[in-house]
Amino acid sequence: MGSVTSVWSSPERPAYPHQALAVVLQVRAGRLHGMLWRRAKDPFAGTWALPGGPLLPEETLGASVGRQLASKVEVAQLAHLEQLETRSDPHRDPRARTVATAYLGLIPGDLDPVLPDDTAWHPVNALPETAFDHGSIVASALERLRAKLSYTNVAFALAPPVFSIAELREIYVAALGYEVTATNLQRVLLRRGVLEPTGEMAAPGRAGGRPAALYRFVTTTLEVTDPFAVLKPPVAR
Amino acid sequence: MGSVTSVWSSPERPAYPHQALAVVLQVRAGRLHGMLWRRAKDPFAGTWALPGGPLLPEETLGASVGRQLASKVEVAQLAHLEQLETRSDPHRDPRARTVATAYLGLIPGDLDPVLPDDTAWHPVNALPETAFDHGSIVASALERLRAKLSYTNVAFALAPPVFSIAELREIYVAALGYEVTATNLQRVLLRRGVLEPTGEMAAPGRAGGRPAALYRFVTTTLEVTDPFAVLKPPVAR
DNA sequence: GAGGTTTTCGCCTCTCGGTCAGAAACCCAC
DNA sequence: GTGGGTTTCTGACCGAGAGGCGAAAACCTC
Repeated sequence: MGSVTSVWSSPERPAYPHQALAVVLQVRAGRLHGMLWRRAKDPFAGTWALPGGPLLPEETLGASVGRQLASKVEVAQLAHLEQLETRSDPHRDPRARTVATAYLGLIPGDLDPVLPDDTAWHPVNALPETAFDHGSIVASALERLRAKLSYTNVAFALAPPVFSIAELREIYVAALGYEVTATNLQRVLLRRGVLEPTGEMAAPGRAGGRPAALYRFVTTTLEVTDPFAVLKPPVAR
Repeated sequence: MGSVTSVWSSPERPAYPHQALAVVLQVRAGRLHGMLWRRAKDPFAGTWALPGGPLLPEETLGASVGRQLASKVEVAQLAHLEQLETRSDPHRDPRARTVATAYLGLIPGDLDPVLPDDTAWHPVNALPETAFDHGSIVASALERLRAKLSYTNVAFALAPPVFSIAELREIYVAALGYEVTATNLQRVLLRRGVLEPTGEMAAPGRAGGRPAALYRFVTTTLEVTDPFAVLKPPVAR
């Protein structure tokens, strides 16, 4: 077993088709949805799969995901894209071995991309039957998103450019799956410097009520906002 | 660009050699070290590279890493192994395209695996010249380790089975790269239920001093101990 | 037994998230 | 325009938890 490496000298090294998959998430009508397309052919005909496809010879995985998604959504609508994990079970595709690298993509709530006929949004807490290992990949994506909502500013990729605290709260609740109070959300995100007031006000709803102040995210690129609760580096004073 | 998928029907789908790499870390003499081997041949002859090798046809990536490492360390010494990320730059290897999936492996500080002649430990803050993109992969590994030290019990994989708080503090300091007080470390890890006293005492050093109480990690599998600082789910009371 | 060393323990402070109640600002109906 | 309903905003209080410090405990050597 020691020098197994030398058995496979460069020319005859085994190779595998590699695909890039994307878990694209969006908050729609107060619920977190994932984008899936319905497989017409076997295997798994009739079940729902993640968008994705083969890695091309001159492409990085990141570029590949972008290209795959181009047929589903306008790529510019993806406010955030990050690599999740790589699945390598030799039998994850019953036809032949493939290796798949999954990405997490987020779309702001104010957009509504036109999807192809076979593609649709599904609430993540009520997914239809999924193909291959795609169900567990979605689960990984959710875990990642939920964790990052707490210690980064990822929410910028789910929120419209400008919003009230109440609207932002809805997004957090939908994505996290549990209640969050507007008071806390506002204070925490403001103190961390994640949010800033635009100075403008939203028009009050038809039922009245005090008009909400509008906010925006200070940055629209991923930033870690809390260097992890415990065992922080000593604060210089 | 829309149906590019169909261009590559199953048989002629492009394929790439895939390799599994490992960033193996250990605290040695109060400093965090990474395991590297010195390349004898071009490209990058004379520079240092991460252990790794080709993914075989019937193997998962996780199994592959284990197999590659078998020639370096005894696999059972790896107390923790997790997937990091997948690198896909078409030109990361100047000879031919390869895709590489990196893993993070941790070895407890009380072990001293016998390494092959071309392989050695290097302090992570003073790495020699590295091959390919391996330098930046090590950087990713460090980032991941440091983050997880704060909100999980990963330290079990760097610590000996039994240790005093002072010893554990050394490990944290080495891995994190900044000072941590023993008082805090003890209190935090005890409250979180990560550590438990063994009831035994360490023999005092040659200079005397109060004998230290010995502790162990409650579990030796990865567990998240702090469900992220902010925006926690409401605590049921 | 005195002095030096190392660990442990208790106390204090400060920050921060969670909660709540009341004030503010708006609508609509009468 | 006045009152009731609705929504948002603000401030105050509370408790948990982390950081820091100093004293006490337990051991050594001389």
